[in-house]
Amino acid sequence: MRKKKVQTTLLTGRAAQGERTRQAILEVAVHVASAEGLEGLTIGRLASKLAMSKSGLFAHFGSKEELQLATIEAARFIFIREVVQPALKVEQGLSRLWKLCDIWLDYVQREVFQGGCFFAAAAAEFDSRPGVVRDRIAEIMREWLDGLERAIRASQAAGHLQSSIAPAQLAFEINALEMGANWAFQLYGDPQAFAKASEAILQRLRTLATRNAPSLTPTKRGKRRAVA
Amino acid sequence: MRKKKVQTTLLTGRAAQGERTRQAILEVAVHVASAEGLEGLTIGRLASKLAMSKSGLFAHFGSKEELQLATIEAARFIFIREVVQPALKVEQGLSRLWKLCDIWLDYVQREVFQGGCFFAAAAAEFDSRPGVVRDRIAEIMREWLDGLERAIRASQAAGHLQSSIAPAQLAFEINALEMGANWAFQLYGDPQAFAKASEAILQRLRTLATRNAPSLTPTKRGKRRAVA
DNA sequence: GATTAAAACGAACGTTCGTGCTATAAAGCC
DNA sequence: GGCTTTATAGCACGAACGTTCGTTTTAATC
Repeated sequence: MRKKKVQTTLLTGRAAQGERTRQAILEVAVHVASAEGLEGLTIGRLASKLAMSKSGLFAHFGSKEELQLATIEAARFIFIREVVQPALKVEQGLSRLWKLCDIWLDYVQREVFQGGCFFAAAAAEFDSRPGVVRDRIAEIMREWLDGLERAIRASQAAGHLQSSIAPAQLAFEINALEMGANWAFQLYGDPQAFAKASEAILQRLRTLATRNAPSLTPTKRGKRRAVA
Repeated sequence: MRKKKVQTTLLTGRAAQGERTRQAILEVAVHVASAEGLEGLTIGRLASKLAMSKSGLFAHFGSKEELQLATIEAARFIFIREVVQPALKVEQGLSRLWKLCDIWLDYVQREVFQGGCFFAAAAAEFDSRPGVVRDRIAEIMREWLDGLERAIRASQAAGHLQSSIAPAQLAFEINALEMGANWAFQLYGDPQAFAKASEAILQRLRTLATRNAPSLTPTKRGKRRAVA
């Protein structure tokens, strides 16, 4: 309840203590949630992991649902920083589309989140649990799919990709292959999953590419991970 | 604890009451678990849904973990009946491989389980939670992937599919596209997800097919579902 | 119909969950 | 330095969790 006021001291511009604590909480929350789920993210365990009291932590959010929503926003922020923004540095067209795919795989492999893709986990957890949390997750995943579609359309406009393929169809396929890699890596710890997804996506893009498309180069992938 | 005795009366051959109740419990459990997760499957709610006492239900399993394992086995049984066995009726080779894919999509669309593919949900939930439950889920999913690989190899042996494609690679791709359809359907209630996955898989199979491969025909898909 | 084993119940245990309420400590401002 | 706001802690709550136990009901066998 009760709206949060802006948490900065106007004169100094420094973030107030409360805001810093809040950020520290969310940084931990994001990792816990990606591994144990947004519901498994309990206030008590989160508090003890941060060496603070349940009620002290709770006061920052007012309800568990608000904590979940804040955690989702924090995860979205990280995702944009780690995946979307780097891809925007590449020139528009097929290169950028491929960069989006490649860096997404890297984002899972690098374990930006402890439990793999935060949103894949959250979507699976909440997909049959109506409410604002589910809605927000769906919205963010739609942002991502729309971004893929936009990159595909741009590639077609640039004459790199055949126009015969429907952008929504290709976006679906790319997303599915990526999530498949995430799934295989999480369940089996198989690092080859990334190579398989990479190969499949590249194969598909090359089939659809035109003569004047830029060449696409896969990243070397080799990092191991123990089967948990 | 303590091994379950065989639950049939020797003379009559009828199943004892206990076994029938157990089956009734698992039938409900399987649907609850696919929608709300194996952890969200609580003994109290399950009992009240079956109009019986917590302790009465609990006695059939001895622990929550045993209940989860039993639920997984029940789901596996249903999956085999609904997906694997029907596909085995089709002649070996590419037709059977495609049948496996097609009927899997149908299995999700028909909502054999309330929350979509039981094992996709279970894998996502337990992928970072070590233990026997996780191990069993991984085992069953490996069974499925191995089955796909076997069908692919058989298609190659029958001369329907090019040998240039690695079976594990193609199995990965098919599985990813299927799980992508499940994901999109669960999160957005989008029935087009099945058509997209179907198109993608067919496109891939046709590209890899040889001249003497049988022709593949997709199933009409149209069933609607409300966005939750 | 009596005997006996299986199955289900009801109540309670100890935990943990999310969420309040109240008091205290710290920080920011005049 | 005193005052006000903000941040955190402490404590308690009701509910739900998995689990145990002793009793009662139900059903199969003689």
